Amino acid sequence: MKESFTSGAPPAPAALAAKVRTLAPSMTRSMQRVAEAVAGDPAGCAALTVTGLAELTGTSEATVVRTARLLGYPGYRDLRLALAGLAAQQQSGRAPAVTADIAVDDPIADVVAKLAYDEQQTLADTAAGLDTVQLGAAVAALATARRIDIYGIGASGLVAQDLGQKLLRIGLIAHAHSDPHLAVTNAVQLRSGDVAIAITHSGSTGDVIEPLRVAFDHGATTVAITGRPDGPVTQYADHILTTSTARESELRPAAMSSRTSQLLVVDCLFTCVTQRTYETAAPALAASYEALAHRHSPRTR
Amino acid sequence: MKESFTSGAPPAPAALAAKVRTLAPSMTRSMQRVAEAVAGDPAGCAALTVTGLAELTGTSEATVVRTARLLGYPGYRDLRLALAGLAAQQQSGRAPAVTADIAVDDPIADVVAKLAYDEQQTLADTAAGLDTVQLGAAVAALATARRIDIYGIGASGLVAQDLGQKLLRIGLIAHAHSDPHLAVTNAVQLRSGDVAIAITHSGSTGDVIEPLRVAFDHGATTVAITGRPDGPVTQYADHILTTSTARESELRPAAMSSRTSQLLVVDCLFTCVTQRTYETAAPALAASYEALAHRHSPRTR
DNA sequence: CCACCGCCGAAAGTATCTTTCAAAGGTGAC
DNA sequence: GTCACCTTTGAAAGATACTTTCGGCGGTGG
Repeated sequence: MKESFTSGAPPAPAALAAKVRTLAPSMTRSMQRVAEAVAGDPAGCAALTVTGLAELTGTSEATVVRTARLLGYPGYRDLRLALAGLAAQQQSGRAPAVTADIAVDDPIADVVAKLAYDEQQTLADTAAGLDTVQLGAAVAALATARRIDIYGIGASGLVAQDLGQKLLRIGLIAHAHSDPHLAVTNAVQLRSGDVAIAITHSGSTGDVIEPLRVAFDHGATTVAITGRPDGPVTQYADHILTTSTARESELRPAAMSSRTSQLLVVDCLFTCVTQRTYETAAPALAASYEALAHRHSPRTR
Repeated sequence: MKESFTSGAPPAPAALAAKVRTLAPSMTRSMQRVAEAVAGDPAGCAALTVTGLAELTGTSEATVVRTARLLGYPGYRDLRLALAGLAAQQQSGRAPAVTADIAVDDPIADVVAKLAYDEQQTLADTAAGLDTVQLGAAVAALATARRIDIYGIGASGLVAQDLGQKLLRIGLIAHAHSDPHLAVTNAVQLRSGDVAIAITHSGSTGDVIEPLRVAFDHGATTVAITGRPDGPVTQYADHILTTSTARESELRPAAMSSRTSQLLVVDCLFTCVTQRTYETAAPALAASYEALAHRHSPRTR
């Protein structure tokens, strides 16, 4: 049973290297050269035309085609396609290399891959660690809140702003504060039925804890979004939403991954609140979208 | 005429679906049909010849080739090769996760899972579609810039602030502007050796384009971070960094995924610049870290 | 040394891809 | 409304890449 390699068998997907080894003994010298080149550098060969591969191996087009046939493909065109697939596969298989820390001399492409990978990891961790009960409670409070205050400083301040912008768009009365004094000034206005949200990665940023404490003392419902569920900020929080903490390094400060994590939590809050208040949120969203349409140049293309 | 948005970048390997989404708005109807078919069934299309794909989509060979060109390939042949690679990848990848859209009645846990998945997808698409040549050029300009201006409005404004904060931390003179008037006022101060960065998802936000144009006219190096590499903003951009565009829906506005995408680009810029200027950046980072330590309560528990 | 056999590549032949060009379709101005 | 202009589109010509044919070359056994 040494024939029928090429008979009923469909073209090989990724078992190409193995097939080359199996069939090598039954090949002629020139064909072996071609097969060797193909098995050795699938990606490179996929970029070559028949003529190119013939020249590279010092053979002729006819030989290349014959080799492709022997390997089970209708012609070189199909071998080339399979080669491209193989190349892509072992390309993606090389992915775990990016788990290493970012080094000073990493090439740009590596930095991009590593950062993307790390942030993806952060998202997965955050989603896995998020307490849906706490989230649900916070959402319920927000959906019916008379007024919402959000406190955040530094990098977390931007996250606070983001949440504030989003909530405004669905018709809620929300305001983000980055100025500690103004934050406290506003916090004293809060009372039962209002919601205060503090965002701090460390959980111990005094300038953010203080307004939350004031809001808490005045009877508002308080929420903390923090990476330290045991930090000082949680003393004054009715509901705690935990963000994940990724390993940090010199080229990847903690602020980077904490921001990613915080934003996911914020998006969850926003989306769930939108669900809850869909009747009023949907038209509000549509209206804000409409209002911005005029700010763009007419000719988008 | 005005092709090659992606500059010297080689054809995309797996960023095809993202690229289709990014470029779809700038495509004509027939081309969209082709792009849709390609994105919808890579494996199936890889098996077709130009003529076959043209018939399948009810268009002509010429249109198919044009679409391939627009997607960044020299011709259909190469698109087909990439398609085969993509098919092989997702064959081995097997990622049929929670791809469904977010519904109004989804339970909280589902919302969290879907949001996290979508954002992860956005990150992957962005990383795959990012032109490292353009990124490198932008980084080089930033690393030696005398002064850096960043323009962004609305949701993109927060991203601009984030980048500004980061660059300040490594000792660069950077400032983010959200006020269009102030932005223009600052832009006229720029000259050769300075860098201006505009961040706009739509690529057509007049309030952001205007300061960039002014900076461009004054000889500054200009960078655009946008989801529309063919938008008006790119007229005045020396370097274009493309963010990915995810499918959007009522419960998942475009602003959400564009922000995720933009932030990844910003992180890449920051990290690469830090690498480049490590000698001065490292001590600056350490100093800013040190300065903030006092702002946290001593007892983190 | 000669005859035979199978491998090999040049060149002709064919399929596939690319370019050109003119007509159809749409858009804005008047 | 309709005219002029620009964009989009597909048919067909042209170029390229792939396949087949066929004769020569080298090895092997008599």
